[in-house]
Amino acid sequence: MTPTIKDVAAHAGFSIATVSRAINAPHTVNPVTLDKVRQSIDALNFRPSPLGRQLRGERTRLIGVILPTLANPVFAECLQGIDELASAQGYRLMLMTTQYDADRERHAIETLREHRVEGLILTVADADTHPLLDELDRAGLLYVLMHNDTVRRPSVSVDNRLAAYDGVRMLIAHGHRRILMLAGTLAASDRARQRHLGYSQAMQQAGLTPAPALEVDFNAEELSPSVLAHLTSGPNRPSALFCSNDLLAMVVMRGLRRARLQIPHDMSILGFDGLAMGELLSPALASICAPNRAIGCAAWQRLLARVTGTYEALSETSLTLTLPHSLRQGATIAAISSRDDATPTRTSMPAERPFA
Amino acid sequence: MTPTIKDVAAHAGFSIATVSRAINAPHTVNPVTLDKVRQSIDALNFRPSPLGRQLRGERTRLIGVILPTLANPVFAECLQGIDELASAQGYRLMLMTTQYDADRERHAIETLREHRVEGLILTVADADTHPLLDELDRAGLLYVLMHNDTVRRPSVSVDNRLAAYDGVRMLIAHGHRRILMLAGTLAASDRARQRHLGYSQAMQQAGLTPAPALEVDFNAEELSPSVLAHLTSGPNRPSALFCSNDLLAMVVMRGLRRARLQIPHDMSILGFDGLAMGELLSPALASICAPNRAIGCAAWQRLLARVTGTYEALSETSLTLTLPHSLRQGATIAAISSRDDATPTRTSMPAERPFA
DNA sequence: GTGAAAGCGCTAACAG
DNA sequence: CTGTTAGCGCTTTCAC
Repeated sequence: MTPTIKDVAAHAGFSIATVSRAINAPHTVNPVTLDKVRQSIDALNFRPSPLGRQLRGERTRLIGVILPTLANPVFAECLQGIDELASAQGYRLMLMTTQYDADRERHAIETLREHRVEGLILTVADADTHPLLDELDRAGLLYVLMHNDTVRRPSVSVDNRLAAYDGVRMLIAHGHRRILMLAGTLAASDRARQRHLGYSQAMQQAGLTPAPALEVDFNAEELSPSVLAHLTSGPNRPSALFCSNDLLAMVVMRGLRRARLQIPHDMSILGFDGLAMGELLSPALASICAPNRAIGCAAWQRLLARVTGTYEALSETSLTLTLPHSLRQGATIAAISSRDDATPTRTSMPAERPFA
Repeated sequence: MTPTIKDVAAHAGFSIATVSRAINAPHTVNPVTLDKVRQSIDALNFRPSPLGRQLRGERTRLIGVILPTLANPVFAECLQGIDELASAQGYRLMLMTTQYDADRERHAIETLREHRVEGLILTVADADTHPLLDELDRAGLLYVLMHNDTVRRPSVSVDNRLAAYDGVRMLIAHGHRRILMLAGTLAASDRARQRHLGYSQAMQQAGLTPAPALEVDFNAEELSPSVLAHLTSGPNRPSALFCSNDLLAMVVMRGLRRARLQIPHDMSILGFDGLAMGELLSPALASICAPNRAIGCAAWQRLLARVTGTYEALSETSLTLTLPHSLRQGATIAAISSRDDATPTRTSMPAERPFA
């Protein structure tokens, strides 16, 4: 069906070796021959199969990418970054998603190893304690983590602790004192922990008492009554929420709105991720931004450096690369009056805050 | 480095043939031998390389996926659908994105063919006139299109014309008469054409005059002054916008808001795609929903049927599969008073419409 | 029940 | 400059 190098050789009247050379080292073959071979290649529409090459022990130029999900644009954005560089540099990506499921993670890694990927770019729930990563280390398969917050393994991410710290300090600067952190049900991730740590530090430094992260079911249509109660009732109800990611923030915003709370008047919201989408919301979502695409790009570059051995040049740099985060202002955060006892109201709409 | 079948054979004290059989046809080998071989496999952590298998003319179990971009969740959702089924059925995906660029499309197809993918799932700008697809037909490489609206080629999509028709009729039923369709700058896609056709038909049927689609630059930070003028000034300014996709709708909403228009009071908005994200907006985006994940799943199933030859059983069914669309109500659409000359106002905020 | 050997598409010595 | 040949990891006859 698909023509092989043999077909080309026959068609051109030369040996397969000459055809191979014509492809891989054109300067070593007689121009006339070269021309004939090329014509045959065109005529048959021949494309050398990477299989043969790979089998010869050549590099597969295949990189595996393992992501929790594509439903969260954070990962889609990373993937875009990777894909951009990879395809420009002649590598192919093999993609698998895991939904944070350990079995699927294992399966993905095995599958990709079978395919002899030269390296792996991945995001896992918890990098420090992940047994599969130890296995990779043992097996000598190169990998770079994205977003995982660990110093023990090669990774690219923002400083989650510091980023959360900065964000929560900003909330405090806006006069908020009762600030609660919300996390998804998969709160056990390394970055969620770091974010909570940053939150706690910012609170403590301001003389405030941090609370444990409140877990919220991401996928539920509505906020659960118990969560809603936490957020809306009692004298200690929070005036601001720090959500461990933007998708969560959006779900929470919807829930609060359905409960007739107004944002930011009744509740300020700060997200984490900096999804482009958030800017399109109304009010626009304030968020701690990670440069997702850049994280993908950087992960790619680091992996490639290691794969091609250029890594030595980098080897003095640390295992982990920390990219700068930024705070995105947004109308979901309001300054709070010093009079701290304001209760939820729905009598008047706040003026919509214009964009800076 | 990675152990081969030879290593296993040596370790187990049998020939590679026996090892191969132990893996692929366990019942044909002596139980005792089988056991030894398996122990060696475990000991060496051997995984058969798909390369060897593929080279032997076996199926590669590799499917290529070509998508315009992952920045639009529509495609990420499709990909999720594909990935789900594919990985469950032991296939791998090789992903390439094109940004709708013809060169990149060509490159992607070539690359994937080189890798001997068994089939292709893809979305292109315009399927009817796409020369590369003709090439695929000639080459006998199986493929299924997603979202492309054509009867000439294997595809899975909604009925874009009918969907747009339904949506615009809904706007008309809400009392709108000056309805404009907005399209991205890549308006030349087959589905954009079908959507405009549906829009036109709905308009005409109601005795209204359809206008050409207004092109809007998706990526610009702000709506261009000329576009804004179209939307906001003059006695014939539209009261409702039908946006050819949700992302565009969101960008337009932001632009209108910055121009101090209130949605839906000053302008109703209807999107297309049914992005989950849209429901989290405020007001929630009304949209014509395509079952993106299901489209991905269906495309996978059709491709697999063709690849495995099961296709014959399906061959009586048509080339194209049309999945049902649905209308998602949302607060971005307001009923319009019969008094049709209302001008934009910013004196009072509309009461926020509660969720249904 | 097991082994020897051929061959898949290709590259890389090594000859000529 | 070109051809011959071996071998990459594996499956699959065909003998034994």
